[in-house]
Amino acid sequence: MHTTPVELASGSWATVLAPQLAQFVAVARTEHVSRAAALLGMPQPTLSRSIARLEAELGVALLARHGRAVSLTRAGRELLASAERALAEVERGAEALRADADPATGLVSFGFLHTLGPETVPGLLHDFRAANPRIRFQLVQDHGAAMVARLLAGGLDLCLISPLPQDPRVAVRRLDEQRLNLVVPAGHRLAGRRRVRLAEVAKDPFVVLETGYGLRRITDELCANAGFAPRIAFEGEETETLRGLVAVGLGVALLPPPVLPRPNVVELAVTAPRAVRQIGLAWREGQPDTPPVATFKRFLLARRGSLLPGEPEPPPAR
Amino acid sequence: MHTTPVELASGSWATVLAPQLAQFVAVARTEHVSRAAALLGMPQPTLSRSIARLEAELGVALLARHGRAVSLTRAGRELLASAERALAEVERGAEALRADADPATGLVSFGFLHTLGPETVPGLLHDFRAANPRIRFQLVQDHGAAMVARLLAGGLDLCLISPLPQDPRVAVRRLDEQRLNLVVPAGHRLAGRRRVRLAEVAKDPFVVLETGYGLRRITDELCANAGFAPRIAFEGEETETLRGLVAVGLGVALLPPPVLPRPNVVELAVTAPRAVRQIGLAWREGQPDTPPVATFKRFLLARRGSLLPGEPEPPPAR
DNA sequence: GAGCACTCATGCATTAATGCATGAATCACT
DNA sequence: AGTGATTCATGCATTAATGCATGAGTGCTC
Repeated sequence: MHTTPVELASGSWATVLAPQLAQFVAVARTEHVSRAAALLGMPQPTLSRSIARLEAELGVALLARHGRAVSLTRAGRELLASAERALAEVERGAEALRADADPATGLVSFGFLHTLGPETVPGLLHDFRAANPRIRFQLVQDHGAAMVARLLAGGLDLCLISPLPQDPRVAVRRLDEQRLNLVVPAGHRLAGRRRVRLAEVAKDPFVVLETGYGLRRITDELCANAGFAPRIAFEGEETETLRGLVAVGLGVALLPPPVLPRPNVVELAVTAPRAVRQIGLAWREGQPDTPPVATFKRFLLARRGSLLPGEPEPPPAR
Repeated sequence: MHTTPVELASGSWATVLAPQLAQFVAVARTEHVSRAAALLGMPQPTLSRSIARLEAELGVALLARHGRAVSLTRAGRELLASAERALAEVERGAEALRADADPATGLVSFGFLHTLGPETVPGLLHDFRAANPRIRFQLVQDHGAAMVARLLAGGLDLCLISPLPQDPRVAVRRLDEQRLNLVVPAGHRLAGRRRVRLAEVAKDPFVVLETGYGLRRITDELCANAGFAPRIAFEGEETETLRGLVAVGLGVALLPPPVLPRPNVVELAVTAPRAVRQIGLAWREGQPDTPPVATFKRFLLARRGSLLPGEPEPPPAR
């Protein structure tokens, strides 16, 4: 195994995460206390006693003193190898931290729903990068429940989610709302209309996402508001797949606007009940933001109401 | 890469070699400051502030506080992986140290000359193990100069060596002296004698070890004392090889007694000059001994004068 | 071989970290 | 909802580590 030589300059991360190790390695490498002390940017007597303390606590002599020189014991030599590897590992980890937290080039772990993937998020990122070209992103797509889990597990900094989760451990800010269309096949009896009430398809078969998806919950709730329980013909995992099912006449669906107009289906506005889903920005409550995360969060919050492309916000509700 | 879970009990080595790392890992694993403090055997407030200090010095939040609970930041989670590996490495190294320094089962790195390998050292070790059956040995055979180098480099705890090195960095105690025989072929003109003076073979060709070997230096010096410079016929690297060369009539040699009597050669005692080589125990000056090394050193020093098998010590010279 | 240069260790005043008791805040339970 | 139990953080006295000045010992040079 090859270990890269760890820099032991006084500013090094290892000196704060594992000062004893760094001190020992510095002395062991140079076999010279004063020089090691200079390298570490600390007084020689302090280092001398620090090493002596280490030896006393370990109960093993690491350095052999010969007059004004020191050399490594066999024990010290063996420990040096392990200490070098450990230090390299610490340095690697700390460097990754530092890099991820850098305001200009750091990393943002950003999650969002599949339905926001093709258009909304790319647009957002494009605009954001104009001002912050070197911030890196780790993009995660998942459904709502999994997103919340990742947020809580600590793997995700921010996410766009719908509906807004109620978990007290998750902080949410509503950013925008997205119209949901009733999607019917081209030959459907309502295909000529522009606007419909949801109750008009109470008897139609529905194609929906599987239970657990936010959109499924919203669909169920809207139908309940309209006074019926939807008859489920098919359950799927992707909205574009659902549109395909609608296109071949297998049912109707409540879906966010399509990325591109699709043949063989008609998108109808729903007048009653008000068919929208809330898009929120969520993060772990109490999670302190690294600079790049804070920057991106500010950017997103500033786009409240104009998050989604080409869909003017209705007068501020509630 | 698989890292074994590191024990973080208060007695663990990592807590003295890298306390900050151990503390962070304990908190990160449990996501619970009090429990981690209990594990580490330290008061909770101390740990709390220790972690806070770490975060302040790193400039990155590692823990997210939610009321009375804490959880890992993404940064903390990333650091944890590295810290775990580093800690495992430290623990491995420290454990090796501890094992090597254990008085009962520790390791002694012991070097000796090739010529002492077949008989002397095995006998010594046999006797030593009667009292210390579990002390482990790392045996190194080399010639004198290389032995001293290893001693100084720190890879060797003790060694039996001849002649006694003069280096001030090496401590030596004379343990015994070994008679050197003049070895001649069976048909040699002196083969019938029991004792000879070295000068009697002043004109014979010699087979000797290569320059750098202690025995070679001794041979050269003894010949010089006897008033001649040996005519070198062959140089070799092993004494038994030299005996073979003598057996086939290629010269004579000054060698320590053979392991087993060998056909076709005759071993003659040398009366003048006194043909012996000093066998000494040497170690790095100032090198502190681990318990097992100290035990073995005491054992060897106690055998001063009776180190070599079957060769009664002459009246204490010098 | 005496003096000088150099290196590691130690005495002492200062500073920072520790440990105990307690505060602040949250969660669970009645 | 009030109450009690937890849990993390903070105030304060104590202890230990730090840093400076200096001592002790060694190797090199003139």
